[in-house]
Amino acid sequence: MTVELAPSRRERKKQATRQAIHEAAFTLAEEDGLVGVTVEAIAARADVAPRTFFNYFPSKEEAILDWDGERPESMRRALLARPLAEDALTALRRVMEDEVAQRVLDAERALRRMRLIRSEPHLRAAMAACSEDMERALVAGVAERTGQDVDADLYPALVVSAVWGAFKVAHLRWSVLGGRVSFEALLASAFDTLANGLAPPAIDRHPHDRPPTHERHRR
Amino acid sequence: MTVELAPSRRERKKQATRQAIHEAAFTLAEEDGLVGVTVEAIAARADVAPRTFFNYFPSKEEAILDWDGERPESMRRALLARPLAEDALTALRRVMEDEVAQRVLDAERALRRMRLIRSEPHLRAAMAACSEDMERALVAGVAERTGQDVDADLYPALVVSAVWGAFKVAHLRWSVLGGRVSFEALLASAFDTLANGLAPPAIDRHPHDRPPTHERHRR
DNA sequence: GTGCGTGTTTGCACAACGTGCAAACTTTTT
DNA sequence: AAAAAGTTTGCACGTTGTGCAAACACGCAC
Repeated sequence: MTVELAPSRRERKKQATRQAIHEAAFTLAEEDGLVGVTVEAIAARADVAPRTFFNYFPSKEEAILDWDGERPESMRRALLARPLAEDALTALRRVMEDEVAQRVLDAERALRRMRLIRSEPHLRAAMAACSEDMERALVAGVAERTGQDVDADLYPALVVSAVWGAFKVAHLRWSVLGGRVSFEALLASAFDTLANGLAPPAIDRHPHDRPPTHERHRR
Repeated sequence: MTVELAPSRRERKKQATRQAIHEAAFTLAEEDGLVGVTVEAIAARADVAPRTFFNYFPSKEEAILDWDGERPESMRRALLARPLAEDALTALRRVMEDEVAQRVLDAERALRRMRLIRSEPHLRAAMAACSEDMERALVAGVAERTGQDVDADLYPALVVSAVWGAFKVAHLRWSVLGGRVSFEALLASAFDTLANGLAPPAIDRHPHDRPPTHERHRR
């Protein structure tokens, strides 16, 4: 639990500026697409000098995404905070469930964001890079939990890859369907399939109509 | 089986130029890093005008990676060429094994390439974007095999995410260890773990010393 | 409040990226 | 041999991203 001591006026102004630039970049990109919007236009709408833009973000893409570089680290900590009795897959599942809860809170925003990212290859690339940072941090966390070596042992990287991939798949599906399905249910279904050894689903066009089963065998 | 009819002189020259530019970009990036090398320098070494560079590649990154945009599509076809009796996981496994065989053929090159990519965030991002294209094509292939809907059903995306992720993990491990482990063995181990429902490995620092077991249960 | 140290914003200059366009050149076709 | 089609190149231009130094705003001590 970190203490939230009152930020100074300076800090508040900086955060406001950052937010203003991000907001300007995001909405302009929604309107005109990535190529249609210039740093100059973003700076103008955020009411700062063009040069100031680069004090906050190294590129348009970063400004639009506004990715928090601390997130991977805090995810790692969240993972380590789970009881050690839980195996890696379960612990990761819990952490991902919390993550889903976060995104659903501001679903409207998250959906707009995803729609924009999906439509812009450069944003997809930038996002993928962030995603990899996330994965690396989670791998470190799992390795720490299981006492394995990040480089020598395959398991931590593998389980994180599968889990984070499942999260991304569920997230994508949720956003493609415009939030009209339960993100939680999608994630649960994905995790069940993973734990199942990725056994092919029964011939059933609507697997979410029935509660997920845990008993199937693979092959 | 596509017919390989003799390429014209024009086509041969174009391929030679493309190769020269790629080679120049790659080696220069190895020597000086992504930021240290300019399009001008690449063009000079490839003995073409700077403007010509952009006739072949839209950016430095693309020139260095020289990613074949047809690959996802050919992978999809390879997947569809597998017997329909195989379930998705098995079919994907076979296709990935063929892919591994390809890379091992020119291991030296593949390892240099990966080392460079790993060391340059911008290349990682570009690579990740290519990777996503690959995934999309494979998802389409799986959906086609299982007769599912790419948007409605989670399974195709999920199994591809897990498998492609496993491939990437194995590939990364292989390259980090400088090819001193068997890529095939890494991949096999990864697939076994996936089919196993990602059960935690036994307390064993060298799981590749014994043949992979198929009988463990999860939890 | 006055003034000082520190951190932020801004303008300016500059190198590099990436693209449209048209002229020069090369290969292919007739 | 000449026309058609495709490729290379130079040029101009807008944009990105960074280093630098001056102007400016804030926080603090007195």
